[in-house]
Amino acid sequence: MRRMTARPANAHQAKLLKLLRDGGPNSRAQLGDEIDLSRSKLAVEVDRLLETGLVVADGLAASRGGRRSHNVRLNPGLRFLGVDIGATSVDVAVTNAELEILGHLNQPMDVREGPVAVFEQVLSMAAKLRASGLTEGFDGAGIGVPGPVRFPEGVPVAPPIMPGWDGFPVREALSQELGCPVMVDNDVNLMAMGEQHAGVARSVGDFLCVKIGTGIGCGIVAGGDVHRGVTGSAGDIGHIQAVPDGRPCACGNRGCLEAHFSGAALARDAVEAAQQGLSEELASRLAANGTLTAVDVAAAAAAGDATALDLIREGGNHVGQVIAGLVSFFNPGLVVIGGGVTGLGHNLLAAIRTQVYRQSLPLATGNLPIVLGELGPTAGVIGAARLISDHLFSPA
Amino acid sequence: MRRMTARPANAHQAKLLKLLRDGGPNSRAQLGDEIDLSRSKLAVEVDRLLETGLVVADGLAASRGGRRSHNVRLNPGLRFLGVDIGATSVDVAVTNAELEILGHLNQPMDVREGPVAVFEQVLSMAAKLRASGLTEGFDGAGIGVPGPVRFPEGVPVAPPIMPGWDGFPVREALSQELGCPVMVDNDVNLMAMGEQHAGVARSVGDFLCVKIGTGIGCGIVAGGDVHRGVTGSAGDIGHIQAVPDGRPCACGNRGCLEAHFSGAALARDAVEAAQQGLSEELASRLAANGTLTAVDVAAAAAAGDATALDLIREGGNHVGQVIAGLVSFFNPGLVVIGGGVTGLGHNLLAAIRTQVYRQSLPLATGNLPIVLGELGPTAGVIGAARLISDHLFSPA
DNA sequence: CAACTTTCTCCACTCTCAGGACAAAGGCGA
DNA sequence: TCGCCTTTGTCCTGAGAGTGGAGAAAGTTG
Repeated sequence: MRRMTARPANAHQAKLLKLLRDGGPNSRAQLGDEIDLSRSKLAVEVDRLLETGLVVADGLAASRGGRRSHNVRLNPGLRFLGVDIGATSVDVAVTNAELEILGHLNQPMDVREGPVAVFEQVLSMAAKLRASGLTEGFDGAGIGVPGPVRFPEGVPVAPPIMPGWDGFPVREALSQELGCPVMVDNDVNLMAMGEQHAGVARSVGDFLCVKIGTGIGCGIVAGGDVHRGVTGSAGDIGHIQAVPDGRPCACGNRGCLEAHFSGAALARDAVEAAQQGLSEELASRLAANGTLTAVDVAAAAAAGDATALDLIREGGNHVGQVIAGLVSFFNPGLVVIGGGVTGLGHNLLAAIRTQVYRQSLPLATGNLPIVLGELGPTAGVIGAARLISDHLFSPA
Repeated sequence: MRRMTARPANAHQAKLLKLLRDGGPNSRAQLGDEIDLSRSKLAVEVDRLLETGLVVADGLAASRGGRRSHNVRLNPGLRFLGVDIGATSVDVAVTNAELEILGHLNQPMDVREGPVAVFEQVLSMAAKLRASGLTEGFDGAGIGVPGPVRFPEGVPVAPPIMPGWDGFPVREALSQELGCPVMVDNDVNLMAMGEQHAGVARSVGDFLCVKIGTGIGCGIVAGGDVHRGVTGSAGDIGHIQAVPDGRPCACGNRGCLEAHFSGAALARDAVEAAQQGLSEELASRLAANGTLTAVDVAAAAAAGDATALDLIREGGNHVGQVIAGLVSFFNPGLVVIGGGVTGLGHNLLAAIRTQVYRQSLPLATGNLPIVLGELGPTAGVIGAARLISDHLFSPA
């Protein structure tokens, strides 16, 4: 199939495309109810979208008491590629224009191997998805990387955990390889966009999305849009001081949040606890696997291990304290917790909630849900697809 | 003079009004250079603005090598009232449409006396300004209050330091009394808008404006717009924990930033130091006045008093640590320090800078100016005038 | 005073868009 | 099955929005 190259010609068309993408109505009549246009003008714009091929006719809608409406839908052949590069693994997924996942692959990987090696892997995963018959090509791709990005150019800048990527032209390189438009963003921002599109943050305009994995980051959505900051490093909360004169951190300071709680810190603390004989449960798991991860701690806690629970609680307190400050500052309508440690579940959530509800202003917390992300590992790739579709569904 | 009731009829007119307000060009030709319109269309819109009376002809511009252009300007009779209600004093100013201050009054006052008493004072100050011949009435008024505001309705909600104001219909009441449109906002947001309009933050789209007075607050500007949060309490950083298990705070928690550094906390610490005999300078001032304020500490520091310097430094460290976290989180392009304690000047600034530059990410601080506000006590009233003019210079 | 530049006005033309008239298509009760 | 209703889609007219060119008006410069 030849790839789509058309873009909406004006704001009306862009809005129609986004309505269709976001699961709104798909009959011409109901589209008219949601857009501020006369029926005649709407018909003209829909016809033009049909001409471009971005939208196709889709039979007749059920009657609402009179003549049946003609349905339209986004071209079912459109395919977006969503890539979520984490510190230790990579997710690649294919979606249709409604951003539904048609195929999804996950592979372990070390981002420090550098952009060339990682790109090779991403491209081979994309090729595998293509080979499975989902599509012959992509109309656009979104990609998230675990570090700050100069957004307009799609280039990582000074990323602490992926030094080899500094200045690498991710957008340009991937666009060249795939032959389609590409947008690049921080992985945390994409997770936020994913939860906003299809997860717990649907229809929330101001929220924070805290991703706790190997590191800790925070996606900031203000007024419906992602806030990236002037150098693309907004949301980098891993190195906020959580404990004065606390543990030394890789960044050179002491007491950083990330040094006290993150996937890596939790694993380290669990190993220490096991070695000190504080927990038989953890010790036996350590003996069995030679190492421990957040998953082991979660399992131990679920089995009732007090030490594991303490580790989770203590970590949750630290995260919660930092989040409490951010809540006072930003006054969000929702806080989403996601990332690798969501397996810690409600023990973690309870600790975070306790801190936030105790420390932040009542006015800011009065009606503030603090919840786990709904999409798990698919949030990133859905957010990536959303990123590129937002781009392509805007006037050129 | 009859007050203006006209509003711009469309976005073009709104943009023209804002260009004229913000000190842009005022010749028709140069307006054309800054707006995306053909000359013919521009002429039509300018003529319509002339008809409404919002804009008046203003002679001829100097030649740029050919025919001289016709100047226009905002109606010189337009008058905005800017009101900045602080915890312990109130500022009232009259501006023209370009937001230049024509008259300014400041009076001590206790906001806890409640809205009725404060309103009476504000109205009498406004009357005094009117009586001085500056204007016979107002085309609009902006008012800032030291607490969270439900912005669309212009109503304070759950304000900690002004309990009697909760739910008081500030906007409606003032509008009734003055007979003109009124907008209400948090005083810190107005300070940010003031510095954005006429101060150090000109042409900066993302910045933080930290106001340290009786309390501590932070104006957040993201993408050129003030971020107010879902309940209007965004920027309320006074109760972020700065010192674990630190001093008890009025809010019930311990170690809040405000409990460790603010105008009130600094005065309290200075009195303590004087009583403990740590500083002759402070002790003699205490003996002379019976009390101490931030001004005394600033003077003592300027005179070389080590204890006063220590107090400033320690306070600056606390504020700086919190700001460091906010900088990592928000990644602003500028941090402005303002409020009553700006008298502490560069000693305070140095402490804050040290903390921020040491603790925040290099990428976020690399090109980050941290500066004192430029407008001092006029920032609030200018911001208030800006608020109402933004409102009135938008299509109805 | 001629040649050039800049600014302003006027006009013709295109495009957007709303809203009404009307046709097409379906539901529903008698 | 036949009217009568509702809903949907199409066509047409007319009001504005907006562009761009022609040319007049007003200045500068040599």
